[in-house]
Amino acid sequence: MINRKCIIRLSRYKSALKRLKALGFVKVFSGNLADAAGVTSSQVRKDFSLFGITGNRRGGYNVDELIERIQEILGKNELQKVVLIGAGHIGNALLRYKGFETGGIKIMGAFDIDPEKVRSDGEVPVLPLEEFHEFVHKHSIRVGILAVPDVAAHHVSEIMIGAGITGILNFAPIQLRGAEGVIINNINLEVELENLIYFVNASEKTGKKG
Amino acid sequence: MINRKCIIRLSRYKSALKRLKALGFVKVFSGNLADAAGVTSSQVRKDFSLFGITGNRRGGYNVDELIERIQEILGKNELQKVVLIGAGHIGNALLRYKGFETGGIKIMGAFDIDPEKVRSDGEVPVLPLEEFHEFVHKHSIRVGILAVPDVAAHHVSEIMIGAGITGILNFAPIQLRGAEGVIINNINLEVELENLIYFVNASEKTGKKG
DNA sequence: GATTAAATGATATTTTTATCACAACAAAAG
DNA sequence: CTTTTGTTGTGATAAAAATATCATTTAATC
Repeated sequence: MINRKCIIRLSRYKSALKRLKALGFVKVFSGNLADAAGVTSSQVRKDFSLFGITGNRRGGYNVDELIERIQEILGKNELQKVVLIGAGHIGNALLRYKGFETGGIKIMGAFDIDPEKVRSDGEVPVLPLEEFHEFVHKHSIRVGILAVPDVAAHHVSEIMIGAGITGILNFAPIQLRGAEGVIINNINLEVELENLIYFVNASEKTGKKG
Repeated sequence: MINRKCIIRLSRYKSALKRLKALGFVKVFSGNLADAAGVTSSQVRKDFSLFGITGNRRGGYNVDELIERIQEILGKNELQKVVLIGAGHIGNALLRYKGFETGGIKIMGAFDIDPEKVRSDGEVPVLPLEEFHEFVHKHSIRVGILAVPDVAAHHVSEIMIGAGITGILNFAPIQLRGAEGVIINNINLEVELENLIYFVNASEKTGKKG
């Protein structure tokens, strides 16, 4: 019942709530959240009921409580430690991305096979790949970001899984197959752009939004 | 009937086909493609039927023809020109990302509001934001990548739409609302990681894959 | 050339996901 | 204290998506 799309909506509700809070909202109704997140109010309430989130009949939901509750569900009330393999362009961009830290996610260390990329002077150390296994165990890390070239991706994913990683966010443009008990979330930039281009071309032909 | 998920699968079939071609395959069956793309054979044939792609009964599909046909559908037989706003860390990583060019997508120019980021010595020029409108018109560009900080995202999206962009790939961590006739594809890195973390935590508790 | 085997393509079925509709309830008003 | 108003929470309903089924057709074999 609780699936990926549902959790993604939960994340969106959270963002929307933070914006509403910044605007001074103290309580919200399902309709407000629905508008802010681009769904229906029924959807919001249904999602909440799945997670046992309850509000006050006629009184809506308390913004602070709701944010707290969603963060709790998303596991964001404690710092989520992750690790990164591949300190190339995308890897480096992710290392410097500020959005993670404000969201309670901390990249503890980065790893690369290229000795030239290794450095410990930055905010996050870039270490040689040999130290990966030990590092992951020492910090009890379960989630890793994979940002290596496609040819290395499969091999590196096996290293990650071998070290005890059970969730991989994969930026390499190949579809990694999830081993038993390992969750893989593939982000394929080319596919995303291709997709967009298709619908833009399609709407140019038909003159309407696809 | 033809929706986002369907086009994404089409992209995946294309990647799979290219791999199969590299392995020497001349023809494939729906089952082969299904395995390679991680779906069922029925799904493959269903998708194909939506686009009028036909094969040979008992003979499967010719790999070259199939790739050609899919590329045609995805509009990839001609170079797809795109533009980028925001030459920060993520923007720069995208500029240097090789996967686009091999896939028939070319970032024609990048734009930034910060004069220090402007440079025309690279492979792709980074230009001041003032030149955006003219550039987009000159090159008849319809698709843009948005990689600016969240506070600027909405404003920049309006600049893009004002210049005639009808498809935006948004990396800013806010949910941009699609104006009439404008298609927006949001990639929210934090949401993706959050999602992964949720399912990893959930599977640790229950001991099974979420 | 007839027969057999195997994959397609169309249709039917199942499963999943989202929406609707309304009873239950709490706050506000009278 | 009673009535009205308006929102939640959820079971029922509808829509959409994925999967299974199977007749049809075609390549390969004999």
